[in-house]
Amino acid sequence: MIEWSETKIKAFQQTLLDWYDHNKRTLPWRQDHNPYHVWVSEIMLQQTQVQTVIPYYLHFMEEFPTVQDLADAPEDKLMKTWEGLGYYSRARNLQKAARQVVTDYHGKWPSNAHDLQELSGIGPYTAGAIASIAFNQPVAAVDGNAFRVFARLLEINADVAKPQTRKIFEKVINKIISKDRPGDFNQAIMDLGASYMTATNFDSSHSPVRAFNQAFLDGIEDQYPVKTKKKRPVVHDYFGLVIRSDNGYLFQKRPSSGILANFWMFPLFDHQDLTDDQSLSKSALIQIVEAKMQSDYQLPIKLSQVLDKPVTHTFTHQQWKITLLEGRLPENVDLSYFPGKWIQPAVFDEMTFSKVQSKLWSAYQKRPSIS
DNA sequence: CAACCGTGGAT
DNA sequence: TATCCAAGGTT
Repeated sequence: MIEWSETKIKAFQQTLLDWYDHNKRTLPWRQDHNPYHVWVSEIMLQQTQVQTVIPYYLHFMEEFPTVQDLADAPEDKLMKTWEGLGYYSRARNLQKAARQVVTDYHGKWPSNAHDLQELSGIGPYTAGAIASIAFNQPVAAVDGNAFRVFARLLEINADVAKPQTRKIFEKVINKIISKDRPGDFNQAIMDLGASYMTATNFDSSHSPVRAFNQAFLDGIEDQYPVKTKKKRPVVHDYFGLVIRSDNGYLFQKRPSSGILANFWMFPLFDHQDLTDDQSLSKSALIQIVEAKMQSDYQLPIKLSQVLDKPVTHTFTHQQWKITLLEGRLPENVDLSYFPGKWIQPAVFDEMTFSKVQSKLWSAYQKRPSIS
């Protein structure tokens, strides 16, 4: 890692902020410095691209214009507003924090990074972002952009995938950040990271800070940031049950913790949970599911495969391959042993579905007709 | 600390 | 298709 003199730091600040003043992106959450606006946008932007967030942000502000509106919101309306954005605990933490602000802080936001981190869903990055943008506090906001930009500028060799590395970057950036315009400085770094200093296809030769980019000057920019690779997602094979009656389709509520917590979905059966025997044929596996529906839930069901190929969906750490099975039950069947309910397709639009459930429904509707 | 938590876009 | 990346936080 190289170090900058006080003179060089001043020159960098000037160059960066001059560029930002003339080239900053026009974004809905940049119209003012209202902490509620800054906060909601920062939560939505966690691990999510700007162009994805924009329509969600605009809709969210129509539904919940103030922190009080968010605190008072019914959960189903909140989740419906978040539908499709992913990482759904962000939405639940958002409302938790809104209630913290309204009750614990009587509507007056904490204005420094330390206190902001006490709110649900606000970690070191988001605390720094809100403190600097909304409250003009001179603190670093170390996100993926800051890692990438400063790793290249200063040839920082620490592995950005390791949690402890954040401290190194915070220390460096807190020295370089503009004390007069910390919010603009942090946002300028992000705009830089989203334009000339992207992860791939970067264009450093035209960057406004190319003269400060040591890795570029040394021709080794592709070596930064240093980051160890992630593990591959674990594959899960499931049967997805599309069970119909005159009361609608059978849905099951997912557990209150873990992936897609509390979402309603078609019932899923993990092949691994059915048997350890890898040699069983698919028809034998289907018979096991039928037997399980009978013994565990008192539901007499005959199932048959709907599509040749499974519906696949990849999360960050899991890949699901779901083979769809369909069946029918009489409307007066006793559902009291099954942890689920009938839902009519007419109300699907009012529910919050995960992407994978939407895929299952879509694939099922496109099934070959039985003529 | 390492593992977990969604989705869409780019390559 | 597989992999990585995108304004990270929680456990």
